[in-house]
Amino acid sequence: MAQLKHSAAPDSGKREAILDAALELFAERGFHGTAVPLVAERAGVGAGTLYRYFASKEALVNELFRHWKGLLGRMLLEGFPAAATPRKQFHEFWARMSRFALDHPQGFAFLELHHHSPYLDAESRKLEESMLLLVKGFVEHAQRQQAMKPIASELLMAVTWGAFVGLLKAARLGHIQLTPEALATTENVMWEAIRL
Amino acid sequence: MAQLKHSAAPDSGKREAILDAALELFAERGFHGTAVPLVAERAGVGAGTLYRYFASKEALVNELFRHWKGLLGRMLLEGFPAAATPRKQFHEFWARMSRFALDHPQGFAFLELHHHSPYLDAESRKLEESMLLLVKGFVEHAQRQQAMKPIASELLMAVTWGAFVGLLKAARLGHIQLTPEALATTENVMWEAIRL
DNA sequence: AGGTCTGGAATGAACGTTCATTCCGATTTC
DNA sequence: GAAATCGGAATGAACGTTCATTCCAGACCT
Repeated sequence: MAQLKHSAAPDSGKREAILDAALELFAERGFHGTAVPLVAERAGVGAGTLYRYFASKEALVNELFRHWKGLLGRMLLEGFPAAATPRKQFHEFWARMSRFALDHPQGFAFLELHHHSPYLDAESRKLEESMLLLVKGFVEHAQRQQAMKPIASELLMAVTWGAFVGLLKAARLGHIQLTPEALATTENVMWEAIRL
Repeated sequence: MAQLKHSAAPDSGKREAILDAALELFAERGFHGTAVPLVAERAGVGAGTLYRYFASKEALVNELFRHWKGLLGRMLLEGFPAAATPRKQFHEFWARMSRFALDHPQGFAFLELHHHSPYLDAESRKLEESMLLLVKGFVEHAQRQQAMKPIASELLMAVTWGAFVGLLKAARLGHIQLTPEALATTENVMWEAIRL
């Protein structure tokens, strides 16, 4: 045992509750559109308590960003079939993105909304940069195998990522339904776009 | 001359200056992130003057939205070759979007950022809806001519629009340069995606 | 064991600041 | 000179943040 800490009741899920509440509100109303006391209220804690866990509103949004960007990164890269054909890799990429967006719609919306915001700090930006570089590696590998169009990889990535985001946005607005068929169809559509 | 309005000191471009300043700031920092007195200062007018031209901050953002959405709509539709082949129509669409985005980068960023925001009023939303319906008409026309993939038109529109937005975002972040070649290349890429 | 003490965790009222908006004397226009 | 506009100080509400206080789970007594 030897537990000699004489603390009253550390945490008990409050930190998580604050992060959850902040995710919902930031994703819905944006950073500046969300008042800190509202986050605290939705998390079921006092306004002051929030500042026991996060140094500032900015620190909160950065921690949230890193949490979700990290999860997305791990979901994309963990066990990614590095040796598969480019077509199979693209399928895997699209499927994993879809899984993330379906499982965590607010996480996805939050990441998209806060992408490159001025209040993100250097570490948050570095995370983003490193993920982009990894994807770029796969794209250029596919190009060397003559499986993807030999145009600037940044162009292919921008168009593909944009298409996926557009899909999710349309779903959020109710213009389409995010069925497995819709996701499979658009996967094929975008493969046709970038394949050689 | 012949100005017969019975006002003592008419405008002199202040209204325009306010709209220009608001466009810059809203596009860069968002609605909630932009303070009204800052808009006034950048416009070179007093804070009170702004309220002589716009009833509120919300009224200002809505007017701005309608102004730019309207211009985009006119640029897309005026003299659009309704009888041309779908491929030619797609080229025209992509070219006109590009022209708008290159000529008015802040207008484009503003529209994208404030797309379906809670502070947009019913009239602003109706403008958006009506433009979507028009594009939908062209897509379904192309599908009936067996020139585009026979999948839900909303899916094709979401993916195409998303790709274009992704392109512009990548350019804004410095990942790519928006050269005529890049725009032509991506036009072809996205046509491959949606063509039958 | 039961009672008391203790110290970090939690709180929400209160603070200084910043916001959107208003007001009014100065200025401009005809 | 009358009328209307203009600008920026003034205003009250709302913001992010702090802090004096309360709370309570264990430590320490007896």
